[in-house]
Amino acid sequence: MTTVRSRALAGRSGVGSLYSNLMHDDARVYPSRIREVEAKRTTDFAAELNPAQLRAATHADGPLLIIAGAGTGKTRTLVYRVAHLLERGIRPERILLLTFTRRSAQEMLGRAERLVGSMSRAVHGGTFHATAHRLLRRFGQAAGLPADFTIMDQSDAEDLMQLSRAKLGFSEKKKRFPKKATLHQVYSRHVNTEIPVPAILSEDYPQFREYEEDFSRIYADYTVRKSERNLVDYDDLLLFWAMLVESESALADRIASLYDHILVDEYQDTNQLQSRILRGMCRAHRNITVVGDDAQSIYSFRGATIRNILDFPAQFEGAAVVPLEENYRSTQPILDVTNTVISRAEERYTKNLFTKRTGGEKPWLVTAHDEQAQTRFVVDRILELHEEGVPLHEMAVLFRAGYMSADLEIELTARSIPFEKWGGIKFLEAAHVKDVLAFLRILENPRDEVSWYRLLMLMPGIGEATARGAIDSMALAGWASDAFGRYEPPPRARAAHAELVLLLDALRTNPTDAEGAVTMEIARVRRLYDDILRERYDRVEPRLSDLDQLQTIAGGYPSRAAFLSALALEPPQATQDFGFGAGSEDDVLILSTAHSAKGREWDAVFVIWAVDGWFPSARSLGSEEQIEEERRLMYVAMTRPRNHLFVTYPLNVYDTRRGADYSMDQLSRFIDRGVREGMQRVVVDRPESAPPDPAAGPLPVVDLRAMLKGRFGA
DNA sequence: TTTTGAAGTCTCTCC
DNA sequence: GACTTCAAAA
Repeated sequence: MTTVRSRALAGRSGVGSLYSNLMHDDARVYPSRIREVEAKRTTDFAAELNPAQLRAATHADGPLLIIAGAGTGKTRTLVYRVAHLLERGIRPERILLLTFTRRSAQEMLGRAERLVGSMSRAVHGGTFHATAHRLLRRFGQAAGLPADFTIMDQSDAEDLMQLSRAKLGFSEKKKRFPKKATLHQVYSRHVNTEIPVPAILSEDYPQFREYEEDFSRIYADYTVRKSERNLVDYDDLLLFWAMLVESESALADRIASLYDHILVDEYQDTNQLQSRILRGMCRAHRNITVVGDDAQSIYSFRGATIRNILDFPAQFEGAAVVPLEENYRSTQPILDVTNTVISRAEERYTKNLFTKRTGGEKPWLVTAHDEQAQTRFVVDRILELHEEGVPLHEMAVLFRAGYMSADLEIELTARSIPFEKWGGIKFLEAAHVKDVLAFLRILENPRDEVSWYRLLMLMPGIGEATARGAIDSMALAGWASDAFGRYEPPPRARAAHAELVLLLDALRTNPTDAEGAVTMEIARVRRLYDDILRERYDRVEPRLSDLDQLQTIAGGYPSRAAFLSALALEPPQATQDFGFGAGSEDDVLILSTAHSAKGREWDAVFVIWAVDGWFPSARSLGSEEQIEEERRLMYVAMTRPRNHLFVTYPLNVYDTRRGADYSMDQLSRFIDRGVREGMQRVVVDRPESAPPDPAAGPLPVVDLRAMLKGRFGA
């Protein structure tokens, strides 16, 4: 959900863009520069695309399915298709480009701009959720949604679910009653896949089948709570959108008629609900283009189903299907290996990826003695490649889960190699950030029970019972703005109560639309909160600097509401910047989860922790389907590099799951014999001078680890 | 009723 | 190894 211009304004944090699109929804004012664009050469599509890409890009009206293998120029084709539509005279604001992440929307619209000029800025682009948000802000009221709803992120939703769980009495001793995260997961799965809750329980949570009725009761309560408190969760965004466009109403027609062409990227990762939305949006025309690769479907955990891509021709009769099979990214040796990896999977649209990029080195399979050896190998090799002229930002280290890069991060920090981390634990999930935001949220939405609860519990002398009493009293008073002030706390909470009342009053009287108002509000909150933070945590410096950063980010938003919505939908993507290289550094190494790496490419890629139980993750080993998804994820990771691929795995892992001892680990099952045949092997041993000098070595390293934990942990 | 300490749970991927 | 939940002490 962004335009190129807003991206530039937002800077590297990647937030700040949502607002600009909210504000420039349809009445866009065209600058005079547009005319200069008209004069620009028209694009020579035939010269710049291969025949299949050309067919897809210049496809006229009607449904189109592009099956795009890894590295086959999928983005390029989509960008050219947008360009083609614009050159045909379609108005840019009548094109909707739905992408999977905010990052890919930014990239595509940026590239489209280079092709056809600034006109493409007016194309509406963004994730399903961000687009839903924009539409609901505009049309939601007509559908009975309050105008000022607050978006809950996942952990907010879980917390609210917990309130329902507690209220219905399930927090008592009942053994093995599902926890809030599980409750929410099942709920979300139900909404996104439309599979009935009992079926989900039987299939994936047989141990909780006996609680079937309790699930329903909690969900009913949760739903009521949301509407009473003006809250909307991620799933609601999609659900309401679907309901809006599926209804037989003038409003539905109006929304569906906003766009003449809809393009959807990463279609293999959409779910049933999203498919319904698309059908609704296309009720007046059938100009839908979807791009996907069934071999790269890696989001079934959030309800995605490859049925959407497989059934597309049936759902949209007469759909043209264009496969893209020429890989432009990787060298032949890399392609050989990745083709073997994916050949073990059953896929429905079989593609034969080929490349003209013959030559190049075979991918490396690196056996490291242990984690440290693996880290050292990766860092050394990165430095070598850098010496050879590969910029840092052309290299990436990929792993299954965010925490697996901890050792590497320490080493990179110690060696002053700047890096940026994608995915994994997010800034916003840190407890202290959520604490501060809770203040802003109750100002924005006084009924936000979850935030009230969080905030009250922070105060000395206020515990669960007192917090509940205060909230009940406010509910009784109809959530009037002075309800908290009139609440009479028990004696030991009086001081805290008085202080809070003072703070909230001060904040309420602040103008909320002035320049930098949100930053000011946070500063004011911190006059109270920083002391609490110092009390609660040992290491406060990294946490305080997180709050500094939050203040800075807030400066980019004109209102509290815009700030909070954007944080839910487009959280700051990278948690990095340990003091050096922050801000101005462009040439940074990328550390990323395999999921977050999808759709990207680098010159050199390291896939670390290729250990069975890590990648594939141990959690997936129970079902064949999940292992298949892990295989596709490995395929995604290994198809990212253009020229250099390293797959590394440590032999000895200090694995606490198996009883705090060193254990021998095995290479990932996906790197089987056939795959290994296409690779060259290297073994990295423990260094000769094993233990570092105790006087110089260990101390700072230990310190750094603590610092990282303080930084990322809650 | 709140706070603190200890036992217990489960490890992810993302909008 | 970190977070949640439970039980006992203040």
